[in-house]
Amino acid sequence: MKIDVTKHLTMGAKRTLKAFRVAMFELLREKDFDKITVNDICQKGEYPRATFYNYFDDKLDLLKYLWSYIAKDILSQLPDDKQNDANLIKIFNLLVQFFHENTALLANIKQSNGADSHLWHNLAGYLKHEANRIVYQNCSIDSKPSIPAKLLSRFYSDLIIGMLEWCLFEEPNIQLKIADEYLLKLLHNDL
Amino acid sequence: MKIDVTKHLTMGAKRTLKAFRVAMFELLREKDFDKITVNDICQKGEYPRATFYNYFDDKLDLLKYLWSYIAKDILSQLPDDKQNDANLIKIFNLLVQFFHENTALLANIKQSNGADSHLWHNLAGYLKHEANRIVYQNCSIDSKPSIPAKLLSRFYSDLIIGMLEWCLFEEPNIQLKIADEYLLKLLHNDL
DNA sequence: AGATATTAGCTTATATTTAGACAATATTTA
DNA sequence: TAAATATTGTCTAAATATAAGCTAATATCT
Repeated sequence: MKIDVTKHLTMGAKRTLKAFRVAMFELLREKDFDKITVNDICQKGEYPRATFYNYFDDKLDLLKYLWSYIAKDILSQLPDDKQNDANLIKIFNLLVQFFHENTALLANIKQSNGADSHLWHNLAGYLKHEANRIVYQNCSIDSKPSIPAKLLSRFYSDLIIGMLEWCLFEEPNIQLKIADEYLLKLLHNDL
Repeated sequence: MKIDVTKHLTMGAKRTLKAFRVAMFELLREKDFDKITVNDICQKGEYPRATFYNYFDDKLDLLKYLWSYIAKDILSQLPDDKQNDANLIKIFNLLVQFFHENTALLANIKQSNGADSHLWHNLAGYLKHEANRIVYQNCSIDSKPSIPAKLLSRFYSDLIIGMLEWCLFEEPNIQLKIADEYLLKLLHNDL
């Protein structure tokens, strides 16, 4: 990334980022990441190439930005009240819902999974990072001294993303209710 | 208008015009034209006020641009083959269809009609102009020497817009098939 | 294999957009 | 009605976008 998206951005910069984000998101429904060219992105986003390179090093750079944005965006729907099991389930369900709503994207990601599975692992990394951040924020409130909070939140987010991966790739037709039950059992070591 | 939209426009200019056009179009579904502020437009379009004034004198200026764009856009769906009655009907039907698909806009226009009816007359003017342009283009091909082509095309476009106005304001529940029949009768002086 | 076309990055001078402040009106509220 | 608030339209220097065009790498075709 050629700019720092955490700093204050002008309206124009936000607009431009959004346009490229949306363009990439739409293109990922339509074709393989490898088949997407910078020209495709610019055409879809209605920006010239020069502008693309003002913001991103290359299309992979944009992809990473998109993943991190999506991760934040999905989980921003969480109420930021105190931590409990219900919230972990909520995080899991938000993630499941996202892929349920974006089946074309998921299909594309799955397909690319054959080669080196870089699309999924890339995205999953950002999802896990964001989930971890949110779990940790809430975790630290009701800090249980028996386990370091960082370790605990990492355990939780790993569990959530693992569960997500299993649902999406191994049991795509599983009922969400059942999945929630499994997740709760794993959380409570109730096997 | 501060710029000439008939000249070549940069990608950015096209993007900006589109954003303001869409913003105004959406706002006209939501509230009265008189209640729409430049700030509303800028917020919806995600552009700063300064940019708005780079393009338009004021919101009425934008409205006129929107009407002319819509008029062109609706009628651009016409096949540009030779003129006949079917094409006149087609023009009429495209216009009816547009308002059928944009009932909120129409309701808003109708409501403003109480005061000084400036919204409808403004829009109708642009629709008539564009219809006339298209009819004339095709008219001149099978030129009938008994009547000047310009007069004839003006007669046709006046008839179409008059018919449209009657359908929208006087008989909003009329069947399109019936309206088409009326139009044909008027065309053929078959009364 | 060799010809042709597309793409990736990058550069630069020019054009456009931007935030924020401003005074002048208009509108709302008390 | 008077004061508070919102809106308009303009202005600037700084930030950004832009077209055009370049080379090298890669893909596609014959």
